[in-house]
Amino acid sequence: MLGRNIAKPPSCVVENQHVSCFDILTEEETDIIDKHKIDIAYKKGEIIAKQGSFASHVIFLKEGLVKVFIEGNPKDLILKIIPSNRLITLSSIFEGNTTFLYSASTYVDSTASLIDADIFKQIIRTNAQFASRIINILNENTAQVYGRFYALTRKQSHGRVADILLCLSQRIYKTNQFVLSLSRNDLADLTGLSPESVIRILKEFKDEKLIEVKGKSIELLNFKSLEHISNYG
Amino acid sequence: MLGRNIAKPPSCVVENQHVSCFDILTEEETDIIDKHKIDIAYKKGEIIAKQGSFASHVIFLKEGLVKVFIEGNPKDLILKIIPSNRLITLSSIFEGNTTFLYSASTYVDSTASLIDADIFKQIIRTNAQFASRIINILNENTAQVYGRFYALTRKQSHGRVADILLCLSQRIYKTNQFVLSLSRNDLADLTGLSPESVIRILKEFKDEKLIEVKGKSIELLNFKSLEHISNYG
DNA sequence: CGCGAGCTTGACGTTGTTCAACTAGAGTGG
DNA sequence: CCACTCTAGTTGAACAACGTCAAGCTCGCG
Repeated sequence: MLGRNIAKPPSCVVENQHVSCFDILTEEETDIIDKHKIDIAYKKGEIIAKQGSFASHVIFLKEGLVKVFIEGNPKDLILKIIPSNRLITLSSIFEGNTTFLYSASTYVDSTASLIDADIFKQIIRTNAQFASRIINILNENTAQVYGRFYALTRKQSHGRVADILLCLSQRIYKTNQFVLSLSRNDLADLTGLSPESVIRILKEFKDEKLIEVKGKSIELLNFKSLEHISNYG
Repeated sequence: MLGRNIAKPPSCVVENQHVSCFDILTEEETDIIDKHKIDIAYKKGEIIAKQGSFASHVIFLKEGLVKVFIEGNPKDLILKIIPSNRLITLSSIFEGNTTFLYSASTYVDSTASLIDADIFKQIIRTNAQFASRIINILNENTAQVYGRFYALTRKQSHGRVADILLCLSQRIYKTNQFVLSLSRNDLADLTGLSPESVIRILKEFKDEKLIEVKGKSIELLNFKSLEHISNYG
């Protein structure tokens, strides 16, 4: 702590989106979007957007839980987790780009609306209020990914695991005690660690009475310590 | 290479921006911006935007070379390098956010225009074409940072050093042989490694005749091999 | 009761950091 | 012109953090 006192970027995998965008469309624009969208139901584990394929749609997740990730050799990188009522693939929609920058797949059964990308772009080009909202959403998203970027490159394993536990508790399940719908492998992907390392760290936290673990059930016992580990671990 | 054949995200620290935005403003809007901007000259190493401080301006880098980085304990994380004629701090400008998400400082003497953020936002809210351009710029930026995110979390040290060498050569100096204006320490920051590791890897590359190093002068001798290392190292 | 996927544990190896020492070159003052 | 110093660069050895591998465990489910 040698004189440095910087506000840490938030390092959660789920952003806390404040801005909506569709509610300011005109009736006409809403109609156009409705005419050019399809609702699809996805099963758990299905791919809803494939990195490298034609970025033909903006995807609005109506219900479910989705991970957005970069596919690579040999391991993927999870950029973020998306809960209900959020837009996905927004940032693949720009001039000169034709393909999805990343993949998205479902953690649980989900439903999504696929909105034609050209129609979406058209509305952006004519409705400045809408475009402004989109910019806000993009920037909130950017802020969140930057925080995660920092966490995965600069924090050590304990800090990252603490991050995820706090994030799951606060942003997804919204309670101290929850039954995890993710596997240990998913946790490993989220923290950028091996499954074994995640398990070992969970065990350490358990031994230190910071959390209680029983299979898929996790309870956070000591927020203060976890936050400290998240900040300085 | 077990059946996986995914297009790798580009992993350069400098984006290849295709879109400009100011040229589509009306005369009136251009006047307003001109009235609410200040040009400032910065010396090498100076901070032009400070993480956590009030995000009062959008910064346009007229001339120079700037790094954009997240400050943290104990080490910073360089998000990107910005050459001339680019906007900085765009993504700090959104509703509900009042402070810069990151810092920016100059590698060399630079000049920049500080544009009032409220005026900038105002124009976004009224000129959809302009807003659309901004969205494009933001998304190009996002694509670039994602590539870097992948590189720093998933590639090993040799791959990352090869990345930086290729990037410097292709995007900044635009020649095989150049005199580096960055220190070994800067290279370490860019690759997320310790200075010692960077030096060791440069030496290995030199021993393998992939590059020639003489102090600050670097020459790339074998692009193919470097690209291979970048992709699979 | 038995099977299998996910989970857990321990031993071991690799990668990259840390620390300390040493070197080279640039600026400074006698 | 020569110490002196200061910083960046370089090297080697010890160390820590994580990953890998292999084996064993657990629990739901047929």
